[in-house]
Amino acid sequence: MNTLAEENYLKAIYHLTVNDGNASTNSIASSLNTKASSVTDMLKKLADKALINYIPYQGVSLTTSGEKIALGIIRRHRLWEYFLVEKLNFKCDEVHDLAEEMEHISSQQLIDRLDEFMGYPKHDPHGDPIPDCDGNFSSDELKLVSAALINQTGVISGVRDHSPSFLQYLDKQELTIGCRVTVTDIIEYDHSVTLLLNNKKIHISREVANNILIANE
Amino acid sequence: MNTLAEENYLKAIYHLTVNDGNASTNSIASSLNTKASSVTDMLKKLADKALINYIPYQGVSLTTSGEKIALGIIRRHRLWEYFLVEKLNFKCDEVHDLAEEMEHISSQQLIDRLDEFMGYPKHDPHGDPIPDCDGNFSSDELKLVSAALINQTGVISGVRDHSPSFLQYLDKQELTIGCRVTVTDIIEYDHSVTLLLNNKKIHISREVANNILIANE
DNA sequence: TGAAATTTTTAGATTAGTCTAAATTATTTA
DNA sequence: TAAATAATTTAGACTAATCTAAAAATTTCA
Repeated sequence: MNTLAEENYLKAIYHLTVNDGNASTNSIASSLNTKASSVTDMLKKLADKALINYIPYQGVSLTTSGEKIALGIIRRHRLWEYFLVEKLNFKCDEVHDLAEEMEHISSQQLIDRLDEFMGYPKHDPHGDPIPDCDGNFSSDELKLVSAALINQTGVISGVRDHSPSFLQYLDKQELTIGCRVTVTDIIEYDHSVTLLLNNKKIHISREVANNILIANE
Repeated sequence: MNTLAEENYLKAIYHLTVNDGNASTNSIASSLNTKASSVTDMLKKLADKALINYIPYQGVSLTTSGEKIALGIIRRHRLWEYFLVEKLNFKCDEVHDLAEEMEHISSQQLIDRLDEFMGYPKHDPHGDPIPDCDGNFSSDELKLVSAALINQTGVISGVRDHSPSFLQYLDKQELTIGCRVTVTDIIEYDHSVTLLLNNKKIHISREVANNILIANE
């Protein structure tokens, strides 16, 4: 097994590579709030374990096995986020740090059962995709409600605005993660949207529609 | 906050004190699979933090604040065990090591919400009591089904036998944790017991009745 | 293209937690 | 009650992960 520090480095390298196209010593240091010299030390260790490709002064990339581990950590992080929001009623802007701790519990069986318990969600509450146990992402992208057409149906899967006021509003409207909604009308004048939710009609503004992510069923 | 190692020492000291009446350097070492000299080092550190009362060569006891921390860890451990068995369908003999990892996630909010999510269980799947958020144990003791009288009702709260064969048997009979059962008959000849469970009658042997723990409602 | 600026690595130190081996204190028992 | 035995502590060393300061490599661009 890998230490907590090693896991955090692998995850940071993964995210930097995906988001910025490459991971440098300095960028890793700043994303982990540490010093470049510490990063160099750790890179050597990860290279020794064949988890990264590392040539001094030339930057790093994950090997296949390093990426596999990173995807496992991301899977755990996002499943716990989903659990915290969906089952324990946390707001989605409250769960990141907690999931950061929980992601390091490494039992495969635990994670697979948690996944099953929650019905195999495909996206975390922020709308980010949850890799399956082989590290593959679902191919279905999330879509903003504001981009849906009339009569389209989807499952609320995430939000783009994580402000307390927005989340409280959604709560009050019972627009919670996992709900199935159908777009019944789009008002041309102000681009506001009417939704069918549990056989009730709900009217939301363009701004709200622009911050709710839905998945195709 | 305390480190993982510190938490494990506090928990070990708590258990040794409760079970054996006192915690010695050697007993702590053997319960944590470490060496006596390591224990001495840690005892000094815990004493500096005022978590234990420690006089060299004289043994240790927890201070009030040390005990509070230990009870918090035990609360987390037992709540996670309950979660794993009750929600994720683990067998109760599979959950100890996993809970040992999970107990170190220290968010108070997480634990309180988990407690609420599960309906404030009073005992873990082994029948051990779960301290509340102030560190107090419920006063109601668990009782063996074999010790119940006719017409008594209780909630299945734990088992004494953790063998796979026993747990599989219980599963098949749908005698799972959280179920409400009523003793409808006790056969004098072989001390076997008839239970009412979800409006169905179930007949179990004396041996089985002697390994199921129930709580008064 | 070559000096200046930036990035990265090395050297050497620190802390937490652990270890072995030796020394010290407590306990047992002859 | 004084060895002998057992328990505990100290001394000194190791590893993982980090740090600061200095050195080396790479990039930038005048």
